[in-house]
This record gives sequence, C-alpha cells and structure tokens, in this order.
Amino acid sequence: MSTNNTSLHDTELALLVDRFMRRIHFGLQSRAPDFDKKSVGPGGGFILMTLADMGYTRLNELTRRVARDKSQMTRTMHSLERKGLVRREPSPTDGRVSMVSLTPEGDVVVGELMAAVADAIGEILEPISEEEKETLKHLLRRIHV
Amino acid sequence: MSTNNTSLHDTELALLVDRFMRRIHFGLQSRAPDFDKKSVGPGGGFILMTLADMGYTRLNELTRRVARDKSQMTRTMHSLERKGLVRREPSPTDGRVSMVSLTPEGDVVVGELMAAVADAIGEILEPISEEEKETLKHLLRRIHV
DNA sequence: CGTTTATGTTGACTTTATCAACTAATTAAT
DNA sequence: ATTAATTAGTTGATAAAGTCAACATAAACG
Repeated sequence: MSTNNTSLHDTELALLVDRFMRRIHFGLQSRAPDFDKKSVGPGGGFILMTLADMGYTRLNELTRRVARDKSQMTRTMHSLERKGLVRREPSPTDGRVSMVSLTPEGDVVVGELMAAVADAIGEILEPISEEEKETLKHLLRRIHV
Repeated sequence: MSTNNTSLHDTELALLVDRFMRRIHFGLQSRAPDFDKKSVGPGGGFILMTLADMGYTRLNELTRRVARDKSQMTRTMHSLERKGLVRREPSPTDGRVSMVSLTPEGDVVVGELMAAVADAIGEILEPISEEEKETLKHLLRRIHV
C-alpha cells in the first residue's frame, strides 16, 4: 500500500539476501568452536562488531542500527555486559538513555570475530572479484541511508 | 584458516547484509496481518517463494538453496503441507528423496507474498536507482554460484 | 555382499523473536 | 507550570527458529 511502483520481480533480491545471510551464518557456525570462546553467538557477535564500528553510542541508536527489537537488545546487552565485553553508563545529558561502548576485552573479542567473519565471507564471495565486492559494499552502504 | 587472503574489512559486508535482511523482516512483519492469512511466517514464506522459483524439485535441493537445516526443513514443509500449500511425493527414481512442489493454493499465497515483499523491499531500496538495483541483484546472483 | 554415503525424520534443547505492559525521563501543548 | 504525549529502557509471557545428535531407509561403492 506504500507509494512506490516497485516491480514485483524485486522480490528476488529479498531471497538472494536471505540466502546470503544464511550462508554467512552457516560459515560462522562451523568455525564457532574456534573463536567464540565467550559464546556470544551470532546475535551478540554482530552487535559487538557494530558497536565497534560506532564507538561510544546511545543504546537506542545501536538498536536502530542493528535493527532489533528493544527488548531483545536489553537482554543481549545485559548478557554481553555480564561477560565483560560491553560497558554501559547513563547519559549525563538525558536520564533515559544509556551510553554503551566496548570494553578492552570486548575489543579483543571483536578482533577475533572479525577474523572469523572475514574468513567465512571470503569463502562465500569467492566467485566475485575485488571490484565487485567494492561495488556491492558501496551499494549496501547507500541503501542504509 | 581457509586458503584465501581476504582482507578483514570485508567484515563490513556481513554487517550490511544482516542489517538489510533484518529491515526486510521488519517491513514484512508490519504488513503481515494484511497478507499472511495462512500464517506461514517469514520462514515459510521465503521457502514458498523459493519453491515457486524452482518449480518441481527435490526437497534436499530446496533445502540447500534456502540454506536451512534439514530438520528445520522437514518441520516447515510438513506445516506447509498441512496448510495445503505444498505437495510432496516420493521420487520414482530414488527412494530416499521426496519431490516437492506448490499446490495451486500455494501459488496464490506466493503471489500475495511476493506483492508484500516487493512492497517492503521497494521501500528499503528507495535510496538507490533502478540500475543499481539491477547490479545489486546481478552481483548477489553471481555469488550463489 | 558389507561398508559408506545421502535423504529425511524425530526428539530434546537453546537461542531469537515478538508483543504487550510498565516505569521513568523528557518534550510538547495549552 | 501542569498536564499530556513521546521516548528509552526493562520485564514477562509466549512463540518461532535454529542446533545437534540419533535414527531409519535407500542408494552407491568397494
């Protein structure tokens, strides 16, 4: 019911992306025993890496970025905090928000995570060239505003 | 530990894809009450659409394509079969495999699903042009062998 | 043959997701 | 200023997905 006149066949994109994502998960999972010593799981892992990218942020912004439900987010962050990977503190300027960031230990974990992800995704992306990877990344970045 | 010398920063791709996927799910979900009358959910929905694309196939091929666990697949397909959306029959040539296909009713559902997905994804892809959508699709297709 | 591999099913279990209700802090409105 | 409406975050209950090992059966392979 929205305004655009999108052609039906863009549906394929959703399928392709879904497939891509699932392949990444599979790849990560088979490697998990090697790197996921803190057992943050794929859920926690992606959040950690995104947080690494964002630095010191408000929790709600992180939540929006990773596109998860707030309640999920609360729980995951608590779990990560208990594991000492994430620090959270109340915002001084806004009493509602909590500011979140990685601990040094979290930084280490992110390093391991990234290595594993890069390895897994490298395998998947093998059929395309470096330039193509770049354009792919470029396009996806542009999608997310 | 695999052979490629992938640069770490390809990790970003995983994050971007994950984010993309989650946005699609959100978009679909808000629309779900309108179109998911059979309540196949996002899980069942993607499988149905993939099956529509493949036509008459072996279950294990469908399983590989949608990149899900076999056990998951068994259950989802049973559920879809109970709803009359999918037909399955033993392969005449190989006693182990079951051949699966959409029922006419499943076809109708897929139509509705695709409309909803196209609508949702259209909204998300708004920031990029038609040509860019094409290259995106092209690249993703190439990734999956 | 016997052994191995592939397909599919089941069971038990963990992880994620969903959704509504609720507190507290902030902003907007009159 | 005081009330009303938003926004951030938490909690609880429940449902949906994913994971993993064990199993039955049917091919394939030596």
